[in-house]
Amino acid sequence: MAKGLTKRSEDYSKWYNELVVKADLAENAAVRGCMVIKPYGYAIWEKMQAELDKKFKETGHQNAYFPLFVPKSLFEAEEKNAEGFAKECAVVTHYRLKADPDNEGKLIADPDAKLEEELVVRPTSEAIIWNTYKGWIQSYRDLPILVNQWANVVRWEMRTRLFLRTAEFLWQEGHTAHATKKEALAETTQMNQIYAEFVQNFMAIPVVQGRKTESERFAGADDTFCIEALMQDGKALQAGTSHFLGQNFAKAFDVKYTTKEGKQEYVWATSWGVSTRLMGALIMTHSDDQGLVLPPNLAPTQVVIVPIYKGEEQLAQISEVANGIVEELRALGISVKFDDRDTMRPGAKFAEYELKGVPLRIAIGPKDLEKGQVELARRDNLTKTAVVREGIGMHIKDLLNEIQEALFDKALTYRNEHITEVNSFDEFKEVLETKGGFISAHWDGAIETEAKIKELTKATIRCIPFEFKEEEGVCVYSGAPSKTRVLFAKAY
RNA sequence: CGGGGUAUAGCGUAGCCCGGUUAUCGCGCCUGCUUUGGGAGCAGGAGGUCGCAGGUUCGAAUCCUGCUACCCCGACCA
Repeated sequence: MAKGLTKRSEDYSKWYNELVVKADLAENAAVRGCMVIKPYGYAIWEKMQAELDKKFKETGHQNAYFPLFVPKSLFEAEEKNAEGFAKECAVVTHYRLKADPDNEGKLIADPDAKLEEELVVRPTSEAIIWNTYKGWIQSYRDLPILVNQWANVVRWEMRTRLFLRTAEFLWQEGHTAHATKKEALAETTQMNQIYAEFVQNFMAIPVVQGRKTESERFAGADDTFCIEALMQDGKALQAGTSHFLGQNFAKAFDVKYTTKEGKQEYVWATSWGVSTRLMGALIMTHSDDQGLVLPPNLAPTQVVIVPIYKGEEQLAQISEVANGIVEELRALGISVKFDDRDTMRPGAKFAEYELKGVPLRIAIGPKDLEKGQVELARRDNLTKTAVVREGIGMHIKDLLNEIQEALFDKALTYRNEHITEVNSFDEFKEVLETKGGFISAHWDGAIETEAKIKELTKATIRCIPFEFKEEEGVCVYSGAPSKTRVLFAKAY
């Protein structure tokens, strides 16, 4: 396991800083726990955005944008949602600053510019969006509304953790409105499925799809589906959620439509989101002691070419070969960079690209020129092989696919090895302490039992998996009868 | 908000207990030469409100008081 990646956030920041992001903390508490996403990190986020956006469009969704500020009265409307998020809301109270009469050169919020109604900085956008949807929906002909928004949100957690729980983060949130419960449920399932496919196929992170228990459910939802991933340290990470909101928001904001039969009905809703937290998952799933390991599908640069040379003449010869390869790869849709900087030695470049997780490295030196070959080094398993120059494009294309699969397989093997079935509470605690990972155990379905187990072990029910075998059993804690196993884990 | 800790150059640090030359070392940075198949070597150089404000003292990075910020653990967290 990568040292420092999964132990303490003190160590995390060292990695993150070097790799993709700097948590540029300001001198005051106001921006505590915010992060700066550096260009390299942002390039990864853009790739994720592009792929997700494509999937959303393919399934009929459109992008839109809603305000950052939510008037408090709107925020209050859906009680459970408001209650769930109330403790972590940043609130705007003034709209103007003025010079501090008691403190030269300083500013204070102008007491004469106090807002009549406070504005909540969105921790999520259901409230303001449903307030808007009210004006968009009158008839069944207006439905469904399938909208997604790429945005930032703010959640003022007492304790932040870089990438996994920053005060401000980027995400997408889909908000859909439907005529029927069945249709809304289908949408909830579909989006969870899209997340699972994206995270597995694109990010090479295996996930378990399932349903949250009542206590872990989204505030204001009737049902929450999720994808749960397992990090290299044996802790679980919620990687995405899709909520069936029932008619809760429609009722809170009085959003009704007229049916074909002329009856008034409340609208059914879903919402779903994934965030920059996925970048944390990426790092914590694949990285090793050498640094980041990026799946080829996500790598901003898939291939880097490093020349090894003495003198300008040699560099010219190598450049000719390298540029040929660059052209060949680009024609195949592979992103490639020829790094001919003369300010760094080859070894330093090797280390740098390993740190950045570039999936494939090509080294070309005088020896290679003689033999008509190049050296290929894989980031995922750090192996090096000599391959002939001729036809290298297709070879690399195949190799990138192979790396993508290898990363997923490796993570999947690890994940599967860390799902442990237990049948007693002693065993439960033992596995949790010594091995970690997911624990598959019978649960009696009671909130109290779940809370007690959390209190005693810090493990929570990550999800009730969609795929399970019918199995009679007894609850690992209470001994009450149970029909299915659920997944417990310590989580981020 | 409770418990613990930290604050010295861009980064990481020594010095603090027991006050006393020009604040230590490494990385990084700049210049020059030599180098280049796994993080180059040598030489020279730049860079500091020692977190902030007071106090004690002939003298404070060092002792005292207050403040601020950050980190860790906990509480909190779809």
